[in-house]
Amino acid sequence: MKDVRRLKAGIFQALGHPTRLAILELLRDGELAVGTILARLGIEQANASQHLSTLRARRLVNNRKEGNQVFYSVRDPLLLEVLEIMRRYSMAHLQEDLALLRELEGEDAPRSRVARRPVGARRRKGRRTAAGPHRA
Amino acid sequence: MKDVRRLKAGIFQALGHPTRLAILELLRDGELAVGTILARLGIEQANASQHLSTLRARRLVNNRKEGNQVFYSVRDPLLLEVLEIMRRYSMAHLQEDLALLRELEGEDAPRSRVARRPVGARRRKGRRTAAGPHRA
DNA sequence: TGCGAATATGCTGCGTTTCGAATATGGTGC
DNA sequence: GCACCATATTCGAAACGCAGCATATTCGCA
Repeated sequence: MKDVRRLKAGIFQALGHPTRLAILELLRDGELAVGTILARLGIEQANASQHLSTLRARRLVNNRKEGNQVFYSVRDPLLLEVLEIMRRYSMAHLQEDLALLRELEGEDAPRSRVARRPVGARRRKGRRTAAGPHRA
Repeated sequence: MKDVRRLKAGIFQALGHPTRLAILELLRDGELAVGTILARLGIEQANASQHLSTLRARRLVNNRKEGNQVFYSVRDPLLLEVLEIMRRYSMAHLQEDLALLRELEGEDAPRSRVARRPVGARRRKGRRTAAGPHRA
């Protein structure tokens, strides 16, 4: 019961990265060699390999080795269906949700994954200075 | 284009936690007050509130305040459909995937989230001290 | 056998997630 | 106003995720 939920969570988590979604979208129409994926996404080789590894670990994709290269493919079309529903979902909410993106990320920060706050400057709200604990 | 993918990834990420999945499953049949969710899941109040906050941030749920309490509900039935397909997916692969769970988690790691390394002992950084031995 | 191409893996440095505990906030009833 | 529920937010520490870099491994080929 609980394990099943963890399983699903693991799958969703694997789907929870733009690059991995991009990879799966590429694979929607059939298998592709890693090299092709690299070229189409324009990302670092090691990086892609790592994401592929994640997808493999959750068994979302199959991989077949042919000579020098490795071909990946989506393991179960049901997964594509999940993506399809999600596509519809995000379509339905595009407007508000794009605004949401800015809100979540642009709040006060740049878009990349760099420091969105002065690094080291935690925003302390100096409380607990004198008041005693009242719940213990 | 790219942003849309990040949006979807964000949603999937929000779905990528057992507790949050459990919450959404509870909400499948209608809205519930936080207190009810707490009781049914048997988790810490703060913890639940945090997860609810995540779901709210991604706009996966609606919340309505009534007097003292707050009622949450799933925002779009399409999301439930996603969950439904995923349920079918995991059903289809239950056997192998449960084995996978052990493989991923039981590998060598403790299940709890307590110190798996001596606290303070950062993984050594002096890399390749001498003649990096190759994996053997 | 040695070389180069295609992929995978290990490591490190961030930033982020998660949890429990403490605390804050809003609403109700007295 | 004050005590008191129900819920949210903040903090601190451990674990995790991700990117880039360096290195391994495997295969094909001269």
